Amino acid sequence: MPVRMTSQREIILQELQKSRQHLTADELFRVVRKKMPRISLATVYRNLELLSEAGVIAKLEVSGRQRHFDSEVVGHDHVTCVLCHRVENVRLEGIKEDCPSHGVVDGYIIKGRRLEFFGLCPRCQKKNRAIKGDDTMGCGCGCAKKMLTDEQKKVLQAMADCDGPCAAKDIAAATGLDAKMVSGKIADLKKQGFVDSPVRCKYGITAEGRTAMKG
Amino acid sequence: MPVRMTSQREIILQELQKSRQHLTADELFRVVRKKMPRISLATVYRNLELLSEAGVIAKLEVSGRQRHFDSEVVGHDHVTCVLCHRVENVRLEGIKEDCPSHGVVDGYIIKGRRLEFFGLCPRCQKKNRAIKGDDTMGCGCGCAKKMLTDEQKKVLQAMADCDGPCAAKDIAAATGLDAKMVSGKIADLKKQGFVDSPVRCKYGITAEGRTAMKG
DNA sequence: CCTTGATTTAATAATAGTTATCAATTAGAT
DNA sequence: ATCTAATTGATAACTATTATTAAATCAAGG
Repeated sequence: MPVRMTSQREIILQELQKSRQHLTADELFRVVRKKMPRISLATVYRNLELLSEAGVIAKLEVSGRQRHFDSEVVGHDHVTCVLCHRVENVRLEGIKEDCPSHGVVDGYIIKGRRLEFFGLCPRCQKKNRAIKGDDTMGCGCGCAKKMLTDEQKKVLQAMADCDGPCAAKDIAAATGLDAKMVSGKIADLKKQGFVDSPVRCKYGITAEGRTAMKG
Repeated sequence: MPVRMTSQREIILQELQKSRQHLTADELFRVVRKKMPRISLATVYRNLELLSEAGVIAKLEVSGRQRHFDSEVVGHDHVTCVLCHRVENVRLEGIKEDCPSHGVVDGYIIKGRRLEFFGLCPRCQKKNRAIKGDDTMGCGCGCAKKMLTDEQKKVLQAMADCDGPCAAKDIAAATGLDAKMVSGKIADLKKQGFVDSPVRCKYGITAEGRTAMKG
């Protein structure tokens, strides 16, 4: 049962190695499709599975819905961006020695350990300075929702209540908040995708905004 | 929009708290159904989501296909059994201080960190002394497949080749292995679920055995 | 060069886990 | 007790992944 090096397999491996990120099957599919438009998603999955079983690439077991793959096989830890879910390697000298990766813990025979960091990647730091609250570990993970302030919630609520796009001053009147502050909040909310502006100077709540409001 | 305390919600929370484990929605569903047979799986999912958003319970983002929930909300690390996938808390004094949970790493602003251990739980240690190899971290995770020895593979192959249940001596003849050794291997494989015995003293390969053989 | 037999592929169906939908029910305020 | 929005059970839909299958591709012999 020889393993053939098909052009599909080659491109998949190539693109994964080229990308310094830890792509999901779907992300890789989109990249590969540019060079080979007729390739099937199933082929990407199949080959990622095959390559990881062969030890050529690593199937990461990081948290989250989708599986990520890594062209670097040797064990290392990861940092995940809580906003964009990008996964990257992290190499912390000193940590490895401090954190035991073998031995017995609570009756378990430890075969290995993995250290996952959660934070904001440089790109998201720039994009989103508005993030408030640091309960990001509240649920035992780093993927807490973007918290809305009470004012932001009020603004969104007012938008949800009035049907159709409404002006900032209407919101100010409805919420009883200062008009200038409302404008600022709207700008922030727009940046986060919770508010859009279908008409110039008129604003409305987005579907994303509605779901954010529930939390 | 008040939150009501329904009997379903109460039982779900109660059972999760009662169990010292980190149950999946499905596991919890099975437990709860004993007390409330008409409850829907969707209700369990809905309430786990709601309770975790309210911060009453924690939605664990440990690796794997299914999501686990924890009645203990404060951040802590976990150990996962590589065989039965049981997830338990782990409290290692000293570790927390050694592993930074805030600060800046590789440009990321770290909001939190989680340490995942992989190993064998006490129960699986007893059940499965036959585990060979310690490449459990080979794929960057701890969930490597149970490795089969060459002899075990031969036995499985022979079973796969002959249709219908076959006796140990047939396997011995087909593989050229010692009959006594074959009996031992079959017992091991049966314990691992790769072989079953539809008829007394006759054995066959299971679906699980077939997939294990491919690896 | 052409057949043979195996691997691999694209397309698609199937599956597992989870989430959304919706009519009927129910908790909790009035 | 009445009313109303929250919640439920049942089930459809959805997402990520895996399995199936007929056709395409390849390696090696004749």
